Amino acid sequence: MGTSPNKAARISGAASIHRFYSENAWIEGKAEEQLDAVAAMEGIIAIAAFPDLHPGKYGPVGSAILSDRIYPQLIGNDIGCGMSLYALDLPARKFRLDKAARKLRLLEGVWDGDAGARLASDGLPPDLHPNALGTIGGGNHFCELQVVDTVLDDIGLERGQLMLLVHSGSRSFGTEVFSSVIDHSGGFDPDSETGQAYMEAHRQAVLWASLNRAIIVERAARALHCDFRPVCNAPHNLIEPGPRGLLHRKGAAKADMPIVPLAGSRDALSYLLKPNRHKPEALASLAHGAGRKYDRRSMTGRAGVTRSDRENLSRTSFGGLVICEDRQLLIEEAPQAYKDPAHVVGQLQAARLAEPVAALKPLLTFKKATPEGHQASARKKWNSLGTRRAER
DNA sequence: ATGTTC
Repeated sequence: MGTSPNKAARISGAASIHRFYSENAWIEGKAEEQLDAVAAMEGIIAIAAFPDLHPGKYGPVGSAILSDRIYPQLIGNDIGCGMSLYALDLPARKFRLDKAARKLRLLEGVWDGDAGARLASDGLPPDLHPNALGTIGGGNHFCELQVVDTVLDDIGLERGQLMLLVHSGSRSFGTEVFSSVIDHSGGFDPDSETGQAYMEAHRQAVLWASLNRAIIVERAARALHCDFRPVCNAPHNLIEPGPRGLLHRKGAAKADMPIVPLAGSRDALSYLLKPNRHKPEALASLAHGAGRKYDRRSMTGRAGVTRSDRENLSRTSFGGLVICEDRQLLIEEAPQAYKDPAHVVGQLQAARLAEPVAALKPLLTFKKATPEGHQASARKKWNSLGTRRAER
């Protein structure tokens, strides 16, 4: 790994923090405190903070942290989590929202493919959490059907093109890796046995998470009877060893690629960004989404209080649908819990970090399905059939 | 975040 080129900053106490947001950004004081706390940790060289910044369990989400020590807690359990975007070979006029919603429900179950073979072909042990492979998970994870709404630059996409954005990670495997590191509070020397063991498990988790997203799109495309092509794959929760040190991205998208997705909330546009490569202080990273405005707990009472509120959370102002048949999750992930992604993009533009090249409108967000939900939708369908019969 | 949590 070598020593840091900025040892003076390290010895003098706190690493430099570059904030890529203005006073107009919604940034909680607790997130700022977490930035300062991380800057004071041993071996931290530099920090970049993005406008989707919000407090996390161990550190600020929405930041890139360059360090000469390994800090597993800055990454947490979902090692390798990220966003993969695909263009679907599905004509928009052939697309039926209600039918697609029914078909995508199969993502809830386990994948029936040959997990062992796919793991092996990616150089991973075939018995590495095979049953979790190809599943979305919970929390802020989702699989969203989108339509290209605006094109600002030629990136091979046209208005009306259907897309699939997959946000998922390393599921139970990443959790196992993180929970197996004991006493990580002081970080690890990259040359130590513990540090090297963690980095090897971490490397596998990053590959696992990327494969997981690839299998999720395969499952979705098969259900929708269409082909697909990858547009970008941007992890935002990982450590990347490099010439300047160990770059920890905690909810900051890897941005040294042509196009980086910035996810909106269920009821807001997502954006495709073209990163500005001439900003080394951004640590080759960008905001990864809108960023939370309110934490999960405080969403109770703030959204989905009445039954009709909750029903409204399953529909979007764009005429889209949200499949989230877990009441608590529906409330925690309500659009109101998130900042405005357009504002986050505006902050990145103002900081000259990136330019938007396309905006994507959500059509169908799949998060969680239950057998009860299936019965409910079947009942609804039956009822509507009855209504139609009655009308005749 | 997590086949969680009794």
